[in-house]
Amino acid sequence: MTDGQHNGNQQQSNHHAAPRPSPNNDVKADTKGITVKKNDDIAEWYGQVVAKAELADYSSLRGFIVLRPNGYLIWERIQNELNPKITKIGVRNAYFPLLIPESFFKKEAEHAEGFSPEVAWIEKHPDDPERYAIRPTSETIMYDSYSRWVRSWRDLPLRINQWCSVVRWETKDTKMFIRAREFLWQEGHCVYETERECHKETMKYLEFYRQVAEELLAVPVILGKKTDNDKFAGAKATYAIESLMPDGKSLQMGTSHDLGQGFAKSFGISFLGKDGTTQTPWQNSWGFSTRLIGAMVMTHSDDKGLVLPPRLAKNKIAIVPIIFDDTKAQTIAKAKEIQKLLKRYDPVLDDREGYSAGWKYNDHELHGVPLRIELGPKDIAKEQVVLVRRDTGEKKFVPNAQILDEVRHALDAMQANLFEKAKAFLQSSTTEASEWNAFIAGIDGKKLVLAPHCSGAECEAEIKEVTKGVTTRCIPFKGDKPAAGAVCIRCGQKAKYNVYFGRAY
RNA sequence: GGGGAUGUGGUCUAGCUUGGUAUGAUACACGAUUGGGGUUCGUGUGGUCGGGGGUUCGAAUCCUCCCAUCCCCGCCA
Repeated sequence: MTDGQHNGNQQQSNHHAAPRPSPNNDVKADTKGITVKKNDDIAEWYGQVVAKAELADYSSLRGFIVLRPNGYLIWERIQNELNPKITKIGVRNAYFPLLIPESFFKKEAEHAEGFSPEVAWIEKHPDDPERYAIRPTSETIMYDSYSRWVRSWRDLPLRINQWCSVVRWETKDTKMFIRAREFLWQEGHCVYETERECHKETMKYLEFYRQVAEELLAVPVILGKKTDNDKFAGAKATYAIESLMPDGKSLQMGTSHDLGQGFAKSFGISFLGKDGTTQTPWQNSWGFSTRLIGAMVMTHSDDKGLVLPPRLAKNKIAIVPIIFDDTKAQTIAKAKEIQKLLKRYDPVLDDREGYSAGWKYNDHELHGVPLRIELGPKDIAKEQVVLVRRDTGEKKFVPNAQILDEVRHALDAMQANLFEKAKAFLQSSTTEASEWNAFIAGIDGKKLVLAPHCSGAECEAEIKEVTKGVTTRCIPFKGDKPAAGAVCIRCGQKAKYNVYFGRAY
């Protein structure tokens, strides 16, 4: 922040300059509000929402972002949602080294190849035997330890998760929360005695992800399996939750990998079974990142700024007293009383001086506070407050006696409404196609298109090439079977499964 | 990696063609005013014009080298 002279201001200016339409657009260029509409320029809009809600900021370090307290708080709430779910089934949190010796990478060939373009290496110190990488993911460093920890069937299942950050250097196009060179995530890594148990839990973690996305973030997702092209480097199969952003691009929000026995073999993890024989265990790994926050912001927010699902908001209510000189003391006193009444919702009492009420409304809207309570002399006289919902803007006059009930109801309704609205969008933006023209029409209509595919990797790559970026997103769990006689939309060969296609972040 | 552009207070920006040490807005600080949807006014803080070199009496402006960043293509969860 202090050294913003060079890098900092350029990051910012470029951010604003990117979609610059004309030199003198007469928008209120640097007032605090959002100066573009979500529908007009979603990239610029998104950046402003994130920046002005003070969730995150660009740093002077290229490709790296800063999670500000407001944004980090959301991450903590996500942690608090997932941790109880996973600990309940036996996962324990731990922490492994940031650096990974080069030799570890090479142990699993596919894994090494898949990650090599984006690994950041530490310059080799003369005293060190080899170079070290900053982890892009921790399979290798963790499984090296696992190989020493797992001896007997009694040591299984081994379930460990870590909350940390990873670095992937390939990403040049930084978008706050969505893509950066370093991001916070969790990665769970489990080892099992049987393939069946391993697969079952792989799916269990994916289900946890769905719950976090839908129940906490109010972002509806599609569950599916990645195609072989797209699966995690070194995995047997990758399962994912995918959401659809308002601009029609899909976003991978979490993955759970069934690793099979590949890593176990590469890292020498084995155990003595009940029968006394040496056996190779089965593994999975699963992760989601702060990208979840980006998906949430993009899904719900509007032209006035951030919209937070109530469950995610710390301060669920902003109380704005309408102050006049002659009634000031009385109004503030009443506002404090209401603040106390609602303290379980952690309301903020906005008694800042020098700002008009309207200014404060905008400020809280920008920051995504779910509910606003306006309280002025007129309300006090009528023994009521004005309750305003952030998502709908609906104003309601609520008698004092009903405040608690109405607030509770409004918060629940808002959480549900955000999810339903997003779900309706997802459904209306999803379509099916059985042949190429319909497929292209769907894609051009910014939809997620479910279409039969041959499963060929070259064919898949060709589609990406021809359409300039349309990729397979996932094979859905429901509706993955093509109709009898269905053929691949691209090559015309017999279709193996139905797969979602779309553009992606 | 290939191509195109840009760099002026914290942020955005005028000035560059035709050289004379910088414009406006916003933000920030203080004071007043105002207060039911971004109140108004005043005062003030803040700039080695990305960096080095050159031309010139004089460079934000002209020349040159360097640096940084962004956009398009490529690559990428």
